[in-house]
Amino acid sequence: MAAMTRTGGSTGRITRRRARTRANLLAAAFSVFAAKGFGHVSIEEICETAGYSRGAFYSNFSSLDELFFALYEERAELIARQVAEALAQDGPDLDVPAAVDRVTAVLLLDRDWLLVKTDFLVHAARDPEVARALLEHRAGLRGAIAERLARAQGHTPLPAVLGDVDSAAHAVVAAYDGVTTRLLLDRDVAGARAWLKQLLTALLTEGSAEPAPRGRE
Amino acid sequence: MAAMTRTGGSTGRITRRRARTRANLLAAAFSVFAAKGFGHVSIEEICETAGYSRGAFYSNFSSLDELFFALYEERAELIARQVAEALAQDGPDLDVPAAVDRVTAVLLLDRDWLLVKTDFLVHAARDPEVARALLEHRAGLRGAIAERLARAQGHTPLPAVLGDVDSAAHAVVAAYDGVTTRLLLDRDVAGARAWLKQLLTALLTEGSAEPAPRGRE
DNA sequence: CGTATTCGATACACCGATGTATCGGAAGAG
DNA sequence: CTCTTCCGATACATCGGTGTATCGAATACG
Repeated sequence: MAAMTRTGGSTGRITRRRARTRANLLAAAFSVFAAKGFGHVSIEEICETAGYSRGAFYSNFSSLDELFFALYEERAELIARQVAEALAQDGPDLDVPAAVDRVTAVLLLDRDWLLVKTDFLVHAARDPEVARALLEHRAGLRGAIAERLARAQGHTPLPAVLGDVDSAAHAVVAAYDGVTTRLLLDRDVAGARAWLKQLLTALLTEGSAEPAPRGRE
Repeated sequence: MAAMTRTGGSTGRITRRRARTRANLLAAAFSVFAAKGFGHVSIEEICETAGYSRGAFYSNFSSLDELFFALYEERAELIARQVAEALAQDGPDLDVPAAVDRVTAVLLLDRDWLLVKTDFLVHAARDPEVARALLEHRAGLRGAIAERLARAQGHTPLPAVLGDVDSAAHAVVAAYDGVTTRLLLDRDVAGARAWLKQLLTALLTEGSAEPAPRGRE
């Protein structure tokens, strides 16, 4: 039974083309998932897109779920790094509008990722195991945000309406999620970025008087 | 070809047991979709759950998509009615906290609905036709909220941070979406309600100083 | 109460996808 | 260069779901 599934292979020659095919499979999976949605995708389809045979797939993954999970982790970590970078960019004192700009640009870079991410959410919502992993990722992101907010507390005080930094970070994530939903429907990336930016600055700065952009949903 | 699919039947005896079986199929579909997610559900499974044979299904619907759409519309309209009711409940002057309470209770009544709704979102995100329908529903909800807010403008002025009532309504929906995401993951309905309530009152009342509840995500 | 008509159960043919077993050829080690 | 080891392509058996055609039974109607 374990003749072929060396999926979690511990020893053995570390290989080289293996890494390439694995990466190719993941890349193909990303585009296919984005296009059709997890749950409407067959293993065969992914292999076909990647230019491999099903043998390759089963040699690298043991199930579609496993591949999906691996795919999510890969991309989520990438995003997390980028966000961290965007947050670290200016000095110890936080320039809220600029930071919001940068983070917003990263988070709403590409609709395909939001599609896959939402598929993953729906998946996690029904599997506590997966949900835990996703919650951890989110906690990480939130932590980075909270830390950044805390570090800037002296300079740019948070509005009182939200309570402590932690709650503020929660609110930021909620805003992100909310805007994601809207973007998935109206496909207006630029508008979504503007709107998220507006929401975040409204949340994070006291009495910002900028008018909200008109929604076109 | 059209021998059996009288799905959109225009004439003919309007039937009676037909209505029952249709309703039963929809109810069964709801629970199955909630449990497994659209995309991991077969027609056969729904029929089995409902206690019918596939013949019954094809007599009432022409595809799984069609059933899913019908199901969504049914429930979404139900929720819309309940929200409208919750908004109309107090007099011409809006008691924000009370209204928020009532609306929150309706919107986060039941996790299963959120699951199905999110599945539908994911579905709509890939099908412009479906997306249009969903956007219309959302616009309806938002309209009701905006109207209610406008009607209370004199009494309870909105905080300036958000701009006009329309943007405020957008923000309310975004908050709802954000909290939905979180609830799907942590399964804490009570906590989600409290958090949404907090978020909404923070958004809608000037300088509300209530401390935010601690998140447990 | 018959009876015309509609509903839904059963049976059938048909993919499409799955997972495994086998094997030829690539790639790294010496 | 050789040879061992690993990777991935091919072939196979199988299964579950789909959609249609047919027919008995339930139901509305006169």
